[in-house]
Amino acid sequence: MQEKTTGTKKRIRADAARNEDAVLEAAKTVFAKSGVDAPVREIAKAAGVGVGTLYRRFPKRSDLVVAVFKREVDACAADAKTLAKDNPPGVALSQWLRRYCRFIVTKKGLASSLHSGDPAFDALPDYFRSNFEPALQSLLTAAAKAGEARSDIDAFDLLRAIGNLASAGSQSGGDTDDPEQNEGMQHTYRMLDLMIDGLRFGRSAE
Amino acid sequence: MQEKTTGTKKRIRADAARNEDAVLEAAKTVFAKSGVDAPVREIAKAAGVGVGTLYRRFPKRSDLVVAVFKREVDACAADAKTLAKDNPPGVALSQWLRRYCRFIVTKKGLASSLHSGDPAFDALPDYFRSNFEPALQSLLTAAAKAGEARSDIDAFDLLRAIGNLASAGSQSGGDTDDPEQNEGMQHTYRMLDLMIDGLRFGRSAE
DNA sequence: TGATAAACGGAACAGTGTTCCGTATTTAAA
DNA sequence: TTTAAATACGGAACACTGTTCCGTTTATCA
Repeated sequence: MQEKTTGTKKRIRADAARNEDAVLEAAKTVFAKSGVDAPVREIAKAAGVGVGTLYRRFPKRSDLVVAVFKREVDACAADAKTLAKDNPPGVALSQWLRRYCRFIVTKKGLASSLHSGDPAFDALPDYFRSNFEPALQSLLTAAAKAGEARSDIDAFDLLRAIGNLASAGSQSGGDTDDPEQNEGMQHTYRMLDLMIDGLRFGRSAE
Repeated sequence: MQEKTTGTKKRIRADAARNEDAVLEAAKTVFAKSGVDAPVREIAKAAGVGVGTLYRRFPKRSDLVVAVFKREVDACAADAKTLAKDNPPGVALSQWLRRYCRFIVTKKGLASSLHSGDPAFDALPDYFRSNFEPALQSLLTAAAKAGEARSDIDAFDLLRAIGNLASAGSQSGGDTDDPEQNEGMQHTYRMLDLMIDGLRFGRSAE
C-alpha cells in the first residue's frame, strides 16, 4: 500500500510478487478441493514454490485463508462492474447473482473457519459486506432504473437470502468434483432463478 | 455384557481389564486437561500402557471419547443413589446438582465433539438423558415427598437449565488449572444455589 | 507345572507443521 | 554492461502427530 510512492525502502521484488500470486491461486484451488486444512506441502507444490516461500509470506494458516478469501471477494465484487459494463442492467444483475452464488458455494468450507472463534477472521464479515453490498446495490439500482427489476429490495437482505439458499442447497449433492455438475448446485440455480424472476416481475418501481 | 455367564468363549483377562480401566481413567484426566484432541501417546503414558494396548481396545478416538463419556455419566448417575442413601432428601438433591454441575463443566470440551456430526456420537444424548433424568427425578420426588422441595419441576428441564448455566458460566474464567478454583465456576455455583433455593422455597408440593 | 492363547509395549512408518540456511535471483549502483 | 548487495527461494531437517505390526511377556487352565 505504501511501496509504490512513499520512501519506505524498496519495492517488492518481481519474483516475490509473482510467487505470492501463484500461492494464492493455488490455495484457492486446493482449499476448494481439500478444505482449508489441506497440507501446506500440497498448496506449495500446486503453486510451484517451496514451503519456505509460502511460510515467509503467510506465517500462519489463517493469513493464507484470509488472503484467499479477500482476493475472492475482490474478484467477485469486481465482476459486478465488468458485467454492468458489458450487459443490459437486468442481465448484469442476474448474471452477477449467479456469480455470487458460485462464490458462496466454493466458500462453504471457509464458513466453519469464520465461526471458529479465531480472531484472525474477525474482520472478514465486514470485508464481505462492505464489498458486496455496494456492488449489488449498484446493479439493483441500475436495473430498477431501467425498469428491469423492482426497486424495493435491500441489497444486503438479498445477499443473505441467496447465501442461505446456496449454502443450504449445496449440502446435499453428488460426488462429482465439479460443483457445477452437482445435483445440489443445479437445485440452487433453479431456486436462484425463482428469486431473480421475483426480482424482475414483482411489483416494480413503485 | 455376556462374558460373565454365557458360553461365548473365555472371560476377559485380568490385566486386560485392569488396563482398560487405567486407560479410561487416564483419558478422563487428559481430556479434561488438554481437550479431546490430546495426543494418543500422552494418554497411553498417563495410563502406564503402550499405545498398542490403547489402540487395541479403542481403535478410533471416538471409541475412547464415547467410553469416557459413558463412564462419567454412569459415575455421576450412580452418585445420585449414594447421596440419597447417606443424606436427607433435600441435601442429597442439592449435593447432586452440584455434582452434576461439575460433570457439565468438565465435559465442556466434549460438547463440540458431540455436535460435530460424527455419527459415532449419535447415541450419547440419549444415553445422557436416559441416565440422568431418572436419577434426578427420584431425588426430586424424594425431596418433594419430604417437603424439602417443590414438586412441580420437570427433571429434564432442570438438567437442561443447569447445563446451560454451567457451560455458559464456565466460559469466562481464571487461568487456574483446578476448575474448582475458577472464577467462572464460583459464579456458576452461586447461580446454582439460587436455583436450589428456588427449588426449596418456592411454592411447595401443591 | 507347562502349554497355549491372549495381551502387551514400543519401535517403526507415514504424514503433518515449521524452521533454517546455502543457493539463486533481482535490483541498483558503478 | 558489470558487479555487489539485498532479497527471496527451495527443500532438507526436525519435531510431533496417528497408526500398525510383531517379538516378548503374562494370564489362564488342564
